[in-house]
Amino acid sequence: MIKIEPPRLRAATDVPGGRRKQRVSMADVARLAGVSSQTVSRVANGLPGVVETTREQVLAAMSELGYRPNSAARSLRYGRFNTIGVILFGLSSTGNSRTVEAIATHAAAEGYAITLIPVGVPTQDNVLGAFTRMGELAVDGVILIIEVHLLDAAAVTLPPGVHVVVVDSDAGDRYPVVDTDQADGARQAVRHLLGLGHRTVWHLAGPAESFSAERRASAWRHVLEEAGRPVPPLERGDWSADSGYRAGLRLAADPACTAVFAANDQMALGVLRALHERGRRVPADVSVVGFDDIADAGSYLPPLTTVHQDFAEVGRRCVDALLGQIHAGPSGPGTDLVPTRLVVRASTAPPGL
Amino acid sequence: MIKIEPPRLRAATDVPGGRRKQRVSMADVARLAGVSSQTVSRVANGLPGVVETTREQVLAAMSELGYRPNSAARSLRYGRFNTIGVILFGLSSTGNSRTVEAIATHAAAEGYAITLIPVGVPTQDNVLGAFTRMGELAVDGVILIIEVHLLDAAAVTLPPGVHVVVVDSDAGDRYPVVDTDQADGARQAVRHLLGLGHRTVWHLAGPAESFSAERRASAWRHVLEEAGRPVPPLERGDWSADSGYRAGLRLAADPACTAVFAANDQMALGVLRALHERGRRVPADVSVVGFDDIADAGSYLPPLTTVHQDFAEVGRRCVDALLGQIHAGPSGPGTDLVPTRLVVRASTAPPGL
DNA sequence: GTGCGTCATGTTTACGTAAACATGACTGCC
DNA sequence: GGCAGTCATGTTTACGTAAACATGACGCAC
Repeated sequence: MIKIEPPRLRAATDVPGGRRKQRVSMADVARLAGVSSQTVSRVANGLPGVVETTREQVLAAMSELGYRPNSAARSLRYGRFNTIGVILFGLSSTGNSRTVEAIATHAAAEGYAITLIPVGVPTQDNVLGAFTRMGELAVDGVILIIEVHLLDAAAVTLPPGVHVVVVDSDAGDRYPVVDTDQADGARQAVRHLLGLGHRTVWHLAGPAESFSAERRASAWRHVLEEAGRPVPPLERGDWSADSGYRAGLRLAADPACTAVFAANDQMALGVLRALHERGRRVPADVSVVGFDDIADAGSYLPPLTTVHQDFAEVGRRCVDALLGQIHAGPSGPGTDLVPTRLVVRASTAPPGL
Repeated sequence: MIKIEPPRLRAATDVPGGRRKQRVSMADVARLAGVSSQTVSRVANGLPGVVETTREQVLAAMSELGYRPNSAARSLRYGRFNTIGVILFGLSSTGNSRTVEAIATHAAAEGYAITLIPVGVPTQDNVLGAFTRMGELAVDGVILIIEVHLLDAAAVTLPPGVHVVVVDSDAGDRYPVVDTDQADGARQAVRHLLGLGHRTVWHLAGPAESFSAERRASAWRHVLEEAGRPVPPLERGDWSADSGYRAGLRLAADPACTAVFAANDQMALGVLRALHERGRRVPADVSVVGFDDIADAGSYLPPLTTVHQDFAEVGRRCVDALLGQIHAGPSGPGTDLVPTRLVVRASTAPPGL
């Protein structure tokens, strides 16, 4: 590592020949165009007060040197990064990845980039680590797609002054929350099955740590109680088709079970498989409803009746809410629910058909 | 917008009371701790040359003020952002989202954040726009999960000096490419079916614009030709289960068709449904193989024989390759293939079983 | 006891940008 | 023809950080 020449004296003129300069700055463009860097700045930002001929010279110099603005310097100057951080556990679930996609798309339309901060295994340490990292990250605000109670458990508070929107959580009393209307979706599913004439509905819930799983389960229970129907024992899965299959085998063994509401489509898929293997026909013997309406749900055997979630809308509202905070100042807590819609396909029918 | 006090004179002492200062800087911490900001910097970076008592004072001041380093200033200083950009079309495909997740996780482990740059509809304009945006973005390198020929069509070149790794493309002659070994996966699938005794194998390909679809299709054709088998007409879908269903209906109508290799699992799902509806049993009448081995594939009816892709490994290698470039300088083009593995489940069997 | 090295800490400067202010040329009006 | 006003352009400065260099106190060896 030899350093002979005094730094920065002939740097710009050096560029073409010797070791190339890392990056082209406004000063380089200014030098080539024979103007001041401030004029370059004006051209770069489309500000008025630059005569046409000068502007053209500057533009020519820019493209000759391949000038690109340095966003770090910009951010430093403006105190904003034009970036949104998204903290999440993983993209493996359809819901998460579709929400993130919507967030990214909508944020891009608003001139914001998004930075992904994955928390591998949802341990307290990892959540803590993600938050620490996030604190140092170049973001103007954060969208949390994460179970907030883990946040509580980790006794972490968000750094003060960080704008936050939470997805899929019960933190509506502390943060702005955007979520699918889990309860209403579940109600629609259960009422649909009861409306078909089923005496009651079994429920295959997601993991107890999941807020949305709990919300769906409690709505299910509530509808049954309200209708004066017996509440069958709760089955639990982990969102995976495999866990749905295992639960499905148990449900298939109970001849009284004629209607199943699975907390997501993948578990419903597993249930369909288990019922099929046990010789119970869907929907003739057992009706099955899912939740999410993932792209494949219409191709299951039989095509699945399920609750449609508008992930794109959730993502859009998250971004809007966060940008609102960033531009107009912090907003209070509250929950913004995106409606769901039951999509009836071929996996449900009156009992004993 | 009233501005009375001269900026920056009493700013630090003002903080607790009046309009709060945007952000705590090293200077603020230094003031409170009664040291220079350089000493704060040393403490923040764990550098030696700070006596224990001083260090403690600084740390105390940091936590009292809630100091967080400003990454924009850091980036400006170092000329690096510790961020990787990922340009992609969407997260809707399982492959993309799993690859991105792996990239994010692995990058985080290496101290890098990732910034998502979605290109909505893959038009030339949009690709161009994404590249422009990316050029201004605070990233040290870019991973392209995108069909590179679109890049060519848009006549875009990556800004010089931007480090790049491409996924799923034939650009191995120009860029470093990391990809699943598409061809070998397809070969395994077709040979498995031939090995079971099928006379030939039908193929349901992905869209012609997709490089991996083309690669799988050409491997399929090659294996058949090599084995001297007839090459049935190619069916095409768009990766969706629906398109698989439509193609499946056509295939079901041909009694000669006893073995289908679908270019992904979702289309295979559609094929299964079509065959089922047309009364053709799987695998007794028709064998079906997919590609990807998505989480649900084992729960299809019947559980799907498919080619397993190691998305996590692809993501990991992308990050490694990119960080290698960033730290050790540009590396030449070339293709790094991640092996695939056939997972045999219940959707394949000898013909006429 | 003089001198030099060591070490904690402070001061200066540069990173790239853009707001704020300064300058100087030209225009138009009386 | 002189003066104010307008407008293009240049100069200074600050954003927060950290490398490079500077300072000054102390200790130890001769």
